Amino acid sequence: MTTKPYHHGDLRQTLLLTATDIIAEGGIESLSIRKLAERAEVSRTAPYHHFKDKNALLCAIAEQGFLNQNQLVEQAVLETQALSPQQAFEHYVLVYINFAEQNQQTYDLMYGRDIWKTGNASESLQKIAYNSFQVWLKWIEQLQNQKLFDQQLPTLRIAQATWASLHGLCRLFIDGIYINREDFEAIAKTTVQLLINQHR
Amino acid sequence: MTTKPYHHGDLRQTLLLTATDIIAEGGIESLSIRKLAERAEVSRTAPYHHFKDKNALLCAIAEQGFLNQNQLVEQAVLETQALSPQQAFEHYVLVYINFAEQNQQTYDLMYGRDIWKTGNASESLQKIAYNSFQVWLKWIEQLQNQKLFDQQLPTLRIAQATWASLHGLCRLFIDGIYINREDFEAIAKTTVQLLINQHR
DNA sequence: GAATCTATCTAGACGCTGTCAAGATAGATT
DNA sequence: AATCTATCTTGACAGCGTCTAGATAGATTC
Repeated sequence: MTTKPYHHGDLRQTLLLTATDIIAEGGIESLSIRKLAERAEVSRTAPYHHFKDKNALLCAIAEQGFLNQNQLVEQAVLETQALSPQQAFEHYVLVYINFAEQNQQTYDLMYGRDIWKTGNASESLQKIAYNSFQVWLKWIEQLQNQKLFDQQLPTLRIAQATWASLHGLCRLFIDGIYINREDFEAIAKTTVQLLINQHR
Repeated sequence: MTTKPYHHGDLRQTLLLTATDIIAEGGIESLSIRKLAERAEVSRTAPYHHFKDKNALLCAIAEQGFLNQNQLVEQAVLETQALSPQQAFEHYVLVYINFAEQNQQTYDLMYGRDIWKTGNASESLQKIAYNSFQVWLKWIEQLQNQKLFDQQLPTLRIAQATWASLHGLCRLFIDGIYINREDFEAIAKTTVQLLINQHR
């Protein structure tokens, strides 16, 4: 009796969620508009009424990824209130790499060539990514003031360099170059040890 | 009078060189077997007599990339003979990021998801990549012995962590997240400063 | 020198992809 | 009741990787 209505009702959201599922299952490569439409039980071209093209869809997924990551990371900062700068930094790093590990494909999309290389990032995605880095920058500034990093070095450079290190580690794991989860964490801890100005 | 002969003569090499050109021009995404064949003036399926599939072609290109990089890097080590450990390390890093910048698309291929993620790397490529890391490991060991890195930390972990940092920086540049060449170098130098055990 | 073998190349076809154009549907607005 | 507009569908096109079957010609064998 309840036949499928002509208008889906909330196709945009359905597409976003389904696409995220597909990506989580088989990586970005495995996401095609046609498969996505099929899973959502609409025609091949229906998604184009909600996203300009495939790139716009990818940007929307990445955007949601940034929202999720920001939320996690902000909570991580709160948790470090009682910790020493060293411990706080390490905690943050571990939360970060944990997000990357749990959301490998989304992370790949968020910080990957597909979106950023050829200026494909949507305006809103650019904004949200910029904001995320600003949060990181503030956090590094705070740690620098607590003498965790050399006071002489420009805060911006420290923020860029430390994030690049962190990101590189995540990439090696996600891209399948470092594959062991335990090593991943051990290397992260070593990276922290090397980066912070800790004289033992 | 000189019509094109049925047998090309050295198609494999031609394909490798042409493919490298295409990639350098428009990135990995822009390389298709069909376009490659067209440029080499052979039929669509001719490349399949020299490479099992597209993946095998990509591996062969990456392999050549490793050979080129190894050569550059080995020379860089020789150049550091007279330098202090700090200067030597920085020099090495600058040579490394310079290679990444000059060969962005090849670097992307060499260390990217396309090849490594799903176990696509050919056996010979795996071997050559492994050897490259071993060279890096030896070099780090040497620097650690010269007190550039904490003696307490395992050499392997230091090598992994420092390389991850270096790689992360290159990735951010190649993927289009950091785009300014001067910043790239400045961040690299900051990374070096942070990583080495330098008490000023 | 003739016959055979084998590496190399081509043409055709299949199923996949992103997306454009034209038309159908139905809820919302006038 | 008539019109507008957002949403959805079918058909089509060019491009992709690669499988199959067949053509070519240089090398090897007798």
